[in-house]
Amino acid sequence: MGIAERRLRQKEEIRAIILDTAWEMVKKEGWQSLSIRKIAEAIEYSVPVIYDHFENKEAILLEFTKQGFQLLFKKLEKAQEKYDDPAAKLTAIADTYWDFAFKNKEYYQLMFGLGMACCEFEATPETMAIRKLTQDIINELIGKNKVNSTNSCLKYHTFWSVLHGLISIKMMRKWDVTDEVNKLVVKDAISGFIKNLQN
Amino acid sequence: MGIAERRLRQKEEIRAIILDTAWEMVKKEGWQSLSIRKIAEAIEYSVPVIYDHFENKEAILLEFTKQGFQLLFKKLEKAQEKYDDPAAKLTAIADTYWDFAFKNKEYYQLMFGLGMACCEFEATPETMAIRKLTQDIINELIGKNKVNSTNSCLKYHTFWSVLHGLISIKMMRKWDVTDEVNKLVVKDAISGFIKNLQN
DNA sequence: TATATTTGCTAACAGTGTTAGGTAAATTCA
DNA sequence: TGAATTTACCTAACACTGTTAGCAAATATA
Repeated sequence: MGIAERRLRQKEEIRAIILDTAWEMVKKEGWQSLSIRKIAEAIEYSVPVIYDHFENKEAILLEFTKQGFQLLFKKLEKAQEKYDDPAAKLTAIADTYWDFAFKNKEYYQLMFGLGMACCEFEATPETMAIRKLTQDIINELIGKNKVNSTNSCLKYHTFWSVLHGLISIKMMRKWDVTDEVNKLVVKDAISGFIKNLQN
Repeated sequence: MGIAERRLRQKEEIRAIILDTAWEMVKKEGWQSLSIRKIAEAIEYSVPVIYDHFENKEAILLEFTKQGFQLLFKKLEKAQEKYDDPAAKLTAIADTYWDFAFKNKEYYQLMFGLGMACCEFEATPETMAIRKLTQDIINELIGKNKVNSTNSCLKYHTFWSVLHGLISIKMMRKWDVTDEVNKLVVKDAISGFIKNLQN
């Protein structure tokens, strides 16, 4: 009997509509302002209907996280296929990853838990003090003959990003390696960075 | 007349109590569950009193952000002072930065907007697919004679962290450089990483 | 002492996620 | 077909958020 099938299909349909609608709202107004009630109103159903399809709000977000990683994987796979040389492959992956992040900010922010309440941080006296301290040291390492503002700024950003990247990934996940390995990763990354500055 | 002064002092005091109490709550239960009402209850004042000291909740968070950056700066400055060699200085800064992040998770998360709603992400099929794709390429670059699981895992994490660090810093700030410079930073960082793999 | 100011409260508004309980329609079974 | 059962859906509530208007009491000033 096709009745059960039709019901399943209809249920699937509403689920898809919920996701589509939610996604549109996120693109328009960001994750912070996505609410179950607004979704319900947009799809012209009452609130509890949404709970027939998702256990809670987090389940909806999780669905998008999964979508995000799937999309990213597809793009990375395709990008890398075009090359034979592993160095070229890796560069292509990096490029594609970067593009994905900025062309799909909504996905990326969700996937990596970016964008808490308060902080779209600006240049305050506090952050500038840290920047100056670090940048002066990096300039010394680059060497007086090769220092220029572009280069210096670039290397500072790289240094900081390596550190912050390592930390934020470590901080946001459970399934992780030991503290010793983590420390090794930093040491390795930073020593590599310093070597690269000097050549 | 000292009355006005005493009043100012008392006002300052309540402000400090609000911050202290809020900080304790955050250490116990994280940022997500910090609320104005809970603070009010804890300090045994009514809710609107808090608004006499802070414009809104975000202002409280901003205060902590500032504190965080000040503390971080102090630690970095001290750490770097112990060395003369700039390479040693920079290493000390990286080490100290790392320690700060994990000994003061609450600060760090707030300072860099980490920890949105849903994601303490785990190893899903989607993320593992990406990991395998990337790690295989990195292994090739390391060279068959030098590959081992520690090394491979380490380099994978470094690669990903560099990328994610660059992206997440770029994504969370307004006062930023042009897209071209950003792309330069990635290219530079990744080519440095690759060079480092091969030597 | 009378007036003005500050202080702190209650109570509300508007929003959030989530769920209990009831009704009416659709489907199944006798 | 008619009764029983399941399903779909909604209203209304609960327990929370941040924020603010308006009022009463304590304090300081004239």
